[in-house]
Amino acid sequence: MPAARSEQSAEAITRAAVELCLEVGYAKLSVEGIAARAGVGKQTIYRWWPSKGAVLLDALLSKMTLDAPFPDTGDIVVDLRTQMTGAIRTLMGPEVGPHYRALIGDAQHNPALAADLRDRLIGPLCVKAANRIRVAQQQGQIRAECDPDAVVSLLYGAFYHRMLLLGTTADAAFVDDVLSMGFVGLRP
Amino acid sequence: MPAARSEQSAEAITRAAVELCLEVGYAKLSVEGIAARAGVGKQTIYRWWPSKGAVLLDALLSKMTLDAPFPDTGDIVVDLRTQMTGAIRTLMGPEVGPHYRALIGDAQHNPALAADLRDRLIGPLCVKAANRIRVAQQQGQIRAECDPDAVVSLLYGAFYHRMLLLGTTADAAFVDDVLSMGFVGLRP
Amino acid sequence: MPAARSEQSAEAITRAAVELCLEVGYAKLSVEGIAARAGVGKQTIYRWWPSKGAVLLDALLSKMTLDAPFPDTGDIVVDLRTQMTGAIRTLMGPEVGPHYRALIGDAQHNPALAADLRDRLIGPLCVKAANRIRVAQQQGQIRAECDPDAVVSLLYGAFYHRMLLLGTTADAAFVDDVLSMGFVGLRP
Amino acid sequence: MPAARSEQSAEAITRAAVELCLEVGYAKLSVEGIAARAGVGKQTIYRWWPSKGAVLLDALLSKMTLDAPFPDTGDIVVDLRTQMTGAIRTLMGPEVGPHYRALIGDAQHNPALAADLRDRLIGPLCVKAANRIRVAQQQGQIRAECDPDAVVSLLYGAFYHRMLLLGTTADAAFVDDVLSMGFVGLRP
DNA sequence: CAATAAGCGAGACGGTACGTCCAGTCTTCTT
DNA sequence: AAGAAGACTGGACGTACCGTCTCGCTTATTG
Repeated sequence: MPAARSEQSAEAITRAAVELCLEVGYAKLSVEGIAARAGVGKQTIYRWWPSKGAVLLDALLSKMTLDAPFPDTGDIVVDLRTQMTGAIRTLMGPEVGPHYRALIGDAQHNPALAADLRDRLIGPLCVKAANRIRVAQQQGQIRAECDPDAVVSLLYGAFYHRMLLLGTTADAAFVDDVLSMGFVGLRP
Repeated sequence: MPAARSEQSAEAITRAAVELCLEVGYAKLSVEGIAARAGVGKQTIYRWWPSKGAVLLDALLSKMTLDAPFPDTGDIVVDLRTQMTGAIRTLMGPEVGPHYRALIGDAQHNPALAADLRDRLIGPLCVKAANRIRVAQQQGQIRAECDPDAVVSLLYGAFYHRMLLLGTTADAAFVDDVLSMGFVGLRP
Repeated sequence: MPAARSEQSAEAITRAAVELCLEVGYAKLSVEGIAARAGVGKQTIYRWWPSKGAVLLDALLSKMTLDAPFPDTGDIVVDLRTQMTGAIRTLMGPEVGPHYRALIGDAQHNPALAADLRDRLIGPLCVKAANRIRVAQQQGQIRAECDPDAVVSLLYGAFYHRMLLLGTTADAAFVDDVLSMGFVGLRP
Repeated sequence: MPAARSEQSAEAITRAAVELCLEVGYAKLSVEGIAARAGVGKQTIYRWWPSKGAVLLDALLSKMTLDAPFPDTGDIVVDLRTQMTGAIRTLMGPEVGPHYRALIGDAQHNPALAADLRDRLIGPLCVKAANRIRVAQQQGQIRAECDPDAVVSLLYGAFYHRMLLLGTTADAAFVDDVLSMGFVGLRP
């Protein structure tokens, strides 16, 4: 049987990717650069990851706790506020924010990365949120006619609009704004 | 006295960019390729545009009518439905959709392109929408406490969430869903 | 004590080397490729041979009968004709010719292989020929002033000139030409 | 019309190739290394030469005077001695000798280089020698039955046998030996 | 007759170089 | 002056092999 994968190299690679991305930016990040910084052969990267984006995604995922359950206190608005505030702090914070933005950007013209990103990060987040919303509907806290997935797109889309289209960030106040508009409705 | 900019070349360049982008995808699009396809020297491209993204943005803008005023029949919901349906057909349609997605993607790690995109496409669209919302507020059709910009992010964000995060499209029914959720509110 | 060298693997390796060299050419021959073709670990090759050339040389040597004595009928010209014709058929034939040429080529910039090649193939051949020539000198069939090694270079060099410099082969007629020119001399 | 070839770069490239080859040896010579040493992009090498061997061949040819006519004093032996001594000094000397050997070696498994080498260096040399020999035959200095090309292979082959097979050099005394053996003949 | 030491297949590893593509600049000649 | 053509330096791509290094398995003595 063959030699096993070197966890030491894998760690050095993801660490180097994160550091370099912060230093030179995602656009100038290169597999060559990651390998050099990590003290690793390029082949070792290509053996396990298909692209620089995949390396960065792995690095990000290992920094997060994705298996955290969606909060459920019985009050959907409170729970959404809790979760959204946390998600913003993590996904748009200085640690993973820039990398996350860059990955979403790259995914727009890299189908493989897009699939990876959806399967391992965005999809699970959306599913957990949609499920929590379904529960809230059964409890009569959200109108039954609303498609849970559409609710997710409505509430979370506002933040991505800020991040990806306007290039700005969002704070706790914006979370409140979104929840207020979304639950109360825009009508007077 | 200088020779003026050749409109003929400019046209050939933007046309080539759009065609090539559809054929090989934005990631494999290159200034070199555009020049070759357009029968043009590379320098002629670099003289007038800073990057492939800028060329594509120009090409897109010339295909749209951005100076169209936001509809105003006096009923904000009707007007939003009209505008959103049209915007979706244009911005997510097969003609400009893929290019628009790619540009938003590239902008995430290309500040110059991001600025260009915001100044010439996204900004104007948002401003017009926000202004229409302000008018609706004065007419008592939208709660006064709502920040017009936040309203824009809420309503339009839902579509970008679908396009950029989930990689799916949106149809007229989704427009209705979003407007219903947004105006009526999620609460029963 | 340990397991002994696997003759089965050794055979598979030399066989694979010869086959691959014929198929892809010496330049594209690689230790990696030989190992794969032979169904053998790379280490097993590196354990017993220093380079692809050494493997091929071994393969060649095992195909030849080097211990055959130089013919000695008493007539040096007849014996040279016999030996040269045989040598040409072997060393320039389709079986070992291409490999032999490639090895001589590689040896020009690979001192270790050059030494190996000389010690195990070229040297012995030259020595046997020189010895036979010395005998002929004692029998008065060749001028005593001639250095036997120089005679070898003169007579055999003609063939290598054809093979290595001109890239052509030599036939029995050429053997006669060389012997005629060499023994009779060029002068009318 | 396009920019012309940069003679400055070409010079830097051939110079770097020669220097590097002497320093690290032909086997470790690389296009990458030549480019780096010459301060040139790799593409500039690949644009004009197909391989490292071709670069080196060009460098060698530019150092020689190939258009020098074969000497003709009327005495073929004297002329051959003159030419051979000169050829040895050049082709086996410390300046071009190692490179020439390496090129002949590489040519054994690189057909394109072999053709180049023959067309531009070996062929012309052989033709000039064969022509001089033809003249000598007409003057009755060489037997008419001898094929001039075979004479060339006989006389010059001796040197290549020394250089390529035995890895030794040849001196003026060896030239005399070869001419003596060749013209007088080996027979007592 | 178990321990043990080497050979073995497999293949991951840090590296070097390959030959290609493209970026962005510079030069030359044409319009 | 602007344009087409394309050569230039330079950086990165993704691939192929190099020669070394574990792995876990098989085999063959030898204490």
